Amino acid sequence: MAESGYDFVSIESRWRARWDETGVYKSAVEEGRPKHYALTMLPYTSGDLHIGHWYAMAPSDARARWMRMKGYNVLFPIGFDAFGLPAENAAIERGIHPAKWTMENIEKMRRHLKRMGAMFDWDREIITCEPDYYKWTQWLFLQFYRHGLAYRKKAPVDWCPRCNTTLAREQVWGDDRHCERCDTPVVKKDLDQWLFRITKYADSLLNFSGLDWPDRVETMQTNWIGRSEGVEFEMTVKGSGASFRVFTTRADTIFGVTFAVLAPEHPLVDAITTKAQAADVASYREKAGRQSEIDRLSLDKDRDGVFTGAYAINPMNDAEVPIYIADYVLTTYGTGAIMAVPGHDERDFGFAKRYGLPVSTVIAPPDWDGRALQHPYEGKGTLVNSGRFSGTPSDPAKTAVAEELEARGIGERKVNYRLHDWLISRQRYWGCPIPIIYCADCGVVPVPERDLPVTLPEDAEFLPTGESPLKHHDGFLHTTCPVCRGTAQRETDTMDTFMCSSWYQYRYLSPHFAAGPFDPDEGAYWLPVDQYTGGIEHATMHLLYTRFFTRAMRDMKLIATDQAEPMVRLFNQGIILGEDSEKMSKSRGNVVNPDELIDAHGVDSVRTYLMFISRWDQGGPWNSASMGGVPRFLNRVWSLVVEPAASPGNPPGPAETMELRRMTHQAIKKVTADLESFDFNTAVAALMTFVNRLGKVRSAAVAESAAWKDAIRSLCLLLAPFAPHLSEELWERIGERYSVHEQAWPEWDEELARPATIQMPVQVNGKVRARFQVEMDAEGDDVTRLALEQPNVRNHLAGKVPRKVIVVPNRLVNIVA
RNA sequence: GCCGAAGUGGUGGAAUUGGUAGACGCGCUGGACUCAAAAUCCAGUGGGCGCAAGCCCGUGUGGGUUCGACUCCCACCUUCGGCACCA
Repeated sequence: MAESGYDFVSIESRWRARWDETGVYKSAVEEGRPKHYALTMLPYTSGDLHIGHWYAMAPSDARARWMRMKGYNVLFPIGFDAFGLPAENAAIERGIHPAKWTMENIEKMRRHLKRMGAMFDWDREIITCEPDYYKWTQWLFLQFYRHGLAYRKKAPVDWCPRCNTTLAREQVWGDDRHCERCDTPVVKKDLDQWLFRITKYADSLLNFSGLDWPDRVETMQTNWIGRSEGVEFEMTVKGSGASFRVFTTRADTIFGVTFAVLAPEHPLVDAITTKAQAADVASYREKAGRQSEIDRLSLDKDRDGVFTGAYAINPMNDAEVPIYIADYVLTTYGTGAIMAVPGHDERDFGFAKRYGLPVSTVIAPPDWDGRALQHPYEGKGTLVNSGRFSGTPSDPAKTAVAEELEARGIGERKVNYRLHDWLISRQRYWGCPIPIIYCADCGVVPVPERDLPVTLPEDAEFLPTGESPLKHHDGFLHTTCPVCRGTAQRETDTMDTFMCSSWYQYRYLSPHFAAGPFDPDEGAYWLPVDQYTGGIEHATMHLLYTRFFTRAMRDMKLIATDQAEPMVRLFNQGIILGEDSEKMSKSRGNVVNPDELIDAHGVDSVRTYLMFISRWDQGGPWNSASMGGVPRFLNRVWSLVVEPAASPGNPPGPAETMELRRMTHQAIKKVTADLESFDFNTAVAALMTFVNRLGKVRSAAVAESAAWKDAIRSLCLLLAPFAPHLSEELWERIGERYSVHEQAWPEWDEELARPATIQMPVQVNGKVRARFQVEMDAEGDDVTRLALEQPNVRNHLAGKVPRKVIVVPNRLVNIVA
């Protein structure tokens, strides 16, 4: 508790209660009034709301408030991402039901969030684990299924042995391929899984037009999708009818093929391996198969492989080349087989050197002397040693080779993606059940929409066995087939929680709407999201999934056809680190608790300090020691507005009045510009400057003047987005009508904001040697004359005639001697 | 290895995008108030030299372009993110 200053405890609680009573933050459709849908990523219900949540939400709230004062009808909703493994694991550890654990956490978090004094419209709150919400997640699953966007497949999947569940490719991180949530290295497993056909939208997702998103996110998504254009063609195996297809982006190097490589798991391997090589091949395959399950870190980077004994024929020159298997060729990309061109590919080169395979140069580097290359040349160039294509540059050669392969019917141009379909099955309890029934006679049967939601049974044993706990719950598992009425079983896996958060922005529009995922009338008004804010960590997960969802929903006519993108503008805030500059975590013990800070300094101080620390997108370490400046500032605001001036003073003259107006309009201008560009830190600095300047000129007489009153009025308005409670209190105390948050944002007058004079620096040869006071927009000749008159300038010129005088109006003078 | 971001006082960070480097804070020093402390207020605070006027140095390092560079170009160093046998 601060020793002096305003009583933030009572002020803050009083106004929060008043806002609640009067419903100032309820948002409703108002035809004809411009809307602004501001969205902050919904928090996961981990239980504690640490300072990182405040860091994400308080500035988002400040900006939403500002947009509202600018005249927009603002929707700023909040909810909870409530399904997921952490709830289940925590519940297992503590022996509480995940639902109970989650709802208790929500209770806590809601209380904290309300304390923040944000303008969330709590009437629109959503909780993704409530049947009222997940009914529509299931409904959307069914729509995806109907439109061929959801399908089931037995496939090797990434599996987290600790979480005992599958992971989507996006959830496997790092060199050692570890689980996004628990850091355990993942292993492969063969399972029947549900997937979403996100790859259908790969090209569409590469199109970011109409989006105002950070380049960084667009780049990350582009790389994640990993589009590459090339040619896929057939290579036949010598002496057998067999053939395999390879994909290459460098068809121009096809004459340089000296061997071919199949992935160890390639289906053709057994058929083509010769007896002599069979043992080697088998042991290599065994080793490669094991490799995905052993620690990937111990993988040596040297490429190794085994000869199959078979030869493939290069269709362009009929050359016979040996076929190897090697684990540097992946089954999961392209065709699982490659043509190897060691002269022009680093990896193939390394492999060729290791096994003494020939290397030939077929692309001439720009200054090639015709001798054998010591290193593979991966750039473009002119084809050599390439028969009828010799002399052709790379690009046309690619086309020509592709055309020839196409004409002969053994190949075609193809586009490959790094992006895989999104695996959504999870063998866990605490998730949204997949609404599918398996019938021995009818096969895969979607649950009829009228039977939704398929609810989670409350009495399941949710121990992580590696199988879905729902599989062992008879009441859930056994059902009747909706088609033939025979006995049938339910799908027992639940959905990846990213499903729930892929469409939540739509449910906010009408969280209780019963006839669909959202009320189309609300959608027509509010959509799309105008401003989204959240962390960068979701760049290739949530942010990609929700773009996919929106495209699919548009194509399924669930949202307006002109909306390909869910969120027009995105801003990624940085991460707030612990006092030790490390990521905040309970185990490190460096988590900053907002409660203590609020008790000591008040909500408004904590909010404002978070915005003042640094640029919002930069984040940075928390520093309690420097926090005091902000409460001091707010106390100064308080005394400036509320407490009587110490000195009687004189009424302001015309110059002082001008000065008051100038500082007011300069503050409005700066704060406005900074809020527009999310520069909260410099906006707060500008408010501090304003307050400091007002403090300097204040006296009892000055405080009676109209210019002063305007200044104070503007100050309250400018402060409102940052310190909503204090500004509301001050607004009332200066006799204005409730609520400050419903007022129009002040406007500035460019003329009034302009300084009358400036301190003009004079440089001699680029070094500042003098400064003089001059009126704004003074004539260049006058400025030059004054500059040359400065004593220190004369000293430095030492009688020399300036060669050149550069006058930058209202900036500086540089004299070149 | 590839892609991206960033390196500024004791410290968090500013700098109108090529025009006074260090705004605004924190801390520190001195002063006022006080019996004293806390709080508050006032003044100072990049480094060095100087009584002063002023001079020199200074935005990771080294070059360059320019009247003028934290800002642009080239090379390098460091840190942090993302991707990584993608054919």
